Amino acid sequence: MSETDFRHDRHAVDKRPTLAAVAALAGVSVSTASLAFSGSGPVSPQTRDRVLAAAEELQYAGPDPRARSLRQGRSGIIAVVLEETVLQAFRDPVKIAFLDGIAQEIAGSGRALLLVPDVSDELSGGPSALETATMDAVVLLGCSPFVARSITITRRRSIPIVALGSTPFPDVLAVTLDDRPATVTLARHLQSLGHREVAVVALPLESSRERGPLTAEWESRATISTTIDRLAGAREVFPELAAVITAGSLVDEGLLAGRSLLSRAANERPTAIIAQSDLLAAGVIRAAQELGLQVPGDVSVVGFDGIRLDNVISHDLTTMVQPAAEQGGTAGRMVLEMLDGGHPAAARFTSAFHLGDTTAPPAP
Amino acid sequence: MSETDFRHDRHAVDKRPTLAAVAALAGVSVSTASLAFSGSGPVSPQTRDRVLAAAEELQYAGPDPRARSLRQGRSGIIAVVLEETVLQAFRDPVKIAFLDGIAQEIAGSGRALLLVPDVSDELSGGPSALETATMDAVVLLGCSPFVARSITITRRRSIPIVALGSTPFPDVLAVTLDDRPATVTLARHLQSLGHREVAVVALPLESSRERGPLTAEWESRATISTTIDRLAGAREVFPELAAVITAGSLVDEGLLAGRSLLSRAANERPTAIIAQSDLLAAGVIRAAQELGLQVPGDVSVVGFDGIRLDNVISHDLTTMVQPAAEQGGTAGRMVLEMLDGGHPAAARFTSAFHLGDTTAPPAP
DNA sequence: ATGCGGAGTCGAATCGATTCGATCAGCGCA
DNA sequence: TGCGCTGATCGAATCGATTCGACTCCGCAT
Repeated sequence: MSETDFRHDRHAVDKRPTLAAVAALAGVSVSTASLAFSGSGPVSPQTRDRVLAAAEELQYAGPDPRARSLRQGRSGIIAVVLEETVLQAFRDPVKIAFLDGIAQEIAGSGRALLLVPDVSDELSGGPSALETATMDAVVLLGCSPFVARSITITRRRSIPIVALGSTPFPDVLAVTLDDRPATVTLARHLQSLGHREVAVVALPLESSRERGPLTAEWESRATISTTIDRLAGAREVFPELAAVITAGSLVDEGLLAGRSLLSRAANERPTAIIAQSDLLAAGVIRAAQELGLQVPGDVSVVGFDGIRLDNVISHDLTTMVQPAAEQGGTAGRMVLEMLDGGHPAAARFTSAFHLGDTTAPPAP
Repeated sequence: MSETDFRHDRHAVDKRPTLAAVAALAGVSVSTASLAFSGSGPVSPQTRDRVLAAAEELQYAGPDPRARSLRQGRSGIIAVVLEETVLQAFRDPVKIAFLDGIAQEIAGSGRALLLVPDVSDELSGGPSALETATMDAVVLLGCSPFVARSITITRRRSIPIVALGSTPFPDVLAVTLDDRPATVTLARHLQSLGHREVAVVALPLESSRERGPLTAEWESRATISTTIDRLAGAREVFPELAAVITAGSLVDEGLLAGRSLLSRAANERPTAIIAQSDLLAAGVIRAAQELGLQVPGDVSVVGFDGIRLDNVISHDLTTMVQPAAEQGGTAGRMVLEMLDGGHPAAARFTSAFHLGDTTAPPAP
């Protein structure tokens, strides 16, 4: 290919064909070509065929999404804001179920999900993707108030927001769970079995995700509503209970917390443990096994979430089952409805008590 | 708020402020206002302050990403194409690690990941999000040639593509693994222990994801390179081996396949099983336990991937460890480099043999 | 004094479509 | 014959920014 050819090609290759080029080749106006592609508006069959043939000849890839979204004012992109790294988020089966619920609901609407981390990008100084990326709506996936600034921006952009698994601000539309009453149910169950010395293995209190025994001072700084609500539910039944805060909903975190609670003399040890998630509960059960304690003989354990733990422990965990995928689906539907101009009401889901084999009366 | 106020607000709220409005209020031209926001180009401090103050007063949310991306020709969005539903994809720890690797690598570059399912949307008739969504680059996450049509379109759009964990087309830049030689290593290991009757529990052969015993006819239709390569590696050492195809890399699939292979009389049963993923291996070990067989006493099992299975089985699985997060990171880096105009070379990773406690000489 | 160059600012073109309103031909019907 | 209507097509405005080139000062070196 000669130098001249190359320069000539710059016009044909380096610059991709536009709708205008296609229209010119087909001998129609740009507007007609547009109609031929979008299907909205009357176009004669032969004209449409000519346009499509011209497009094929020029290797036209279809209307540029950027131009289309500018004109139409929407992009078909729904952002999902994660409060942590992708790896952390997707270790949590509940979050995956949430995400899957959203994905199922919006599938077929031609929309796609944009994964936006919040914390890391804010720390990096530059504007977060949440502020600069194209998006039609936002779903906050278990987000802490860390995103406050981004929320403000998003609001200004008049982008619909739905919070899932958290209530970052009172005036953000949220899909919530009956965390507190559900935990009351679990606590009552333990109480009715005769337990009096009960401890909680809790989810993180705040975005910093530090571990350690809960203190009143620390609790006053708590920001994560799920943790707070579930704690309050347990206190309704056992006002004096002790709690250990973990760094996240992970088996290993439950293991650490379980060790710290159970590696004491029998008379100083709780007879039952309320873990705020099933993964934490699995870790606690592991800790009990390590220490030679029987579950539920020596210590009863309850969890929260109702995820399938067949692969993790051999017990059938007593827990509250939350409809995670449905909550995700509801969030997805809310977003779609808001994009259609609707004003959906907040949704509150109820979890169901599941009696497994990890609870029994305390050892005499 | 009176009716009149509401109508008045329509002008202020319903139509969001634009850069032009901000510029007008600040008493500067639109171009200067743009420079004040983007920081590129010389703007006097007082002018910039005036612009930012005007923006604050109008509650301006910053430049519209749609307009910006149209003009600049890039959007900061990197698409990740999944070959299945989100739930399915994120059940596979390797895929999560891939995704996390990508996410880590692009974090801080101000870019975000767009999750695009391929199959489901193609089936739904309409154009897939892969064809219509705004994106600067595409990463195929273990995708089958199902995406052929979309790839073609993407090519026309001159969008960089990187394939991760698969080689959909010979001329697509790929991050690959030494699947075949790695499986040879595993097979040799079994051979050196004295095994002769070896079977494979394989990943899906094609997008349809059907299960069943492998037949020559079926194999001729196979499209998933990972499965094919690992199978070929096993055959190098055990040319005659039997294989069972599963519907995906899941513990339950391994369980089904394991049952079908192990629930035979001792002399018709393989003495060792090569599972093409660790999750499948875990399922096979479960099946062995169900049937009262000792691992590795009665049957040896090897896996592939090197994911942490502490929570799933109590064995230390003999397997090939692949650097999943690093592969993801490499794919991410390749994408960034291509967006910078570079032409990165394909990358091939090597997996490392890990000797666990699931292999032993066959029972005499 | 004159010319040069850079900082600061602005106007206008541009990105690539969608969409509104206008035009025009053909056709049925009074 | 003439009127209005519908279907097909087109021209031009529009979406909201970025960016190129030009223009104006002003200071400084010659």
